Amino acid sequence: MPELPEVETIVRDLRPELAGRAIVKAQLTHDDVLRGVSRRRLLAALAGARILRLARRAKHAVLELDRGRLVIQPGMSGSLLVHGRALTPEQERYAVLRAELDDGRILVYRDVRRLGTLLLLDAKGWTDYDAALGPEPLDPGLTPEIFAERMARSRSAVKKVLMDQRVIVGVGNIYANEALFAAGIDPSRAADRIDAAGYHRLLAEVRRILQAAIDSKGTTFRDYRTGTGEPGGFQLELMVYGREGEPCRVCGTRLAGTHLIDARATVFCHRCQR
DNA sequence: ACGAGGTCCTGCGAGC
DNA sequence: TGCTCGCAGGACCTCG
Repeated sequence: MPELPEVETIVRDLRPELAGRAIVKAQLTHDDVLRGVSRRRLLAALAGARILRLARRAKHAVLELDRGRLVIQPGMSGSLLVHGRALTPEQERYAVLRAELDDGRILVYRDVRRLGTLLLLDAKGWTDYDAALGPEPLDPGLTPEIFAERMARSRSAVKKVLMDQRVIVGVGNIYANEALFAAGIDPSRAADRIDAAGYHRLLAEVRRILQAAIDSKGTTFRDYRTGTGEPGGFQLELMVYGREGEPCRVCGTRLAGTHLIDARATVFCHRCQR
């Protein structure tokens, strides 16, 4: 579910709640979310750990501890919440990781589908992990020239490349659809056949849309909730995602839909996107 | 290097 | 009403 704006929202909501706290003990209900770490090692590392800060990198929430980093990839249905009171049975059911804090509250990683993953990385592991990810779209240091150069290395459909976290991070299916519409680019166009002006527009639209989505606290279709448990609001501003068959908000043309690109739902306007 | 297709997992809405 | 089917915001893998 969560793309960059959703994870950014969660991190902003929870950062003040977690900074300086310590984890008293932790519980894990399913091992299948773990990557490269055993249940035993994860729980041992969390118990007694001090939380230095909560950060975001790409679509991941990074809990920086005094003994390494817990990287949380929420996948399609993961979310992070701090509970001040006992969990309801429904919350209990989907709480994959539970970390009891030293102020009595409980940090919960909730994941209904459990396609999300948890990694525990030391300094070297984090450096390597971070280096394999592309640049942050909202980083002012990412120029349109660098963006265009990275994108145009591939002959794949531009939408697929835009969602490739090695090329640029944070953009998933919803915001890829929206940004390509706003930039007037056909999502099936080969990435190496888009000119400098096209990539200039695309980067500008990616940034504008991600920022607007952050301002609205993310896009909620079903599972996603902010760090305070509220739905986001950006679904009200979507121009194409989820609107297949409906009229284009710009020109009125019936919006087209396909699953041919990367087997993901793609919605676009034949007239506005070339 | 690329596209196609499958995998992980559960819930929900559509359609019969 | 109750069932099956297809689909869902992500990331990773193999195969040809």
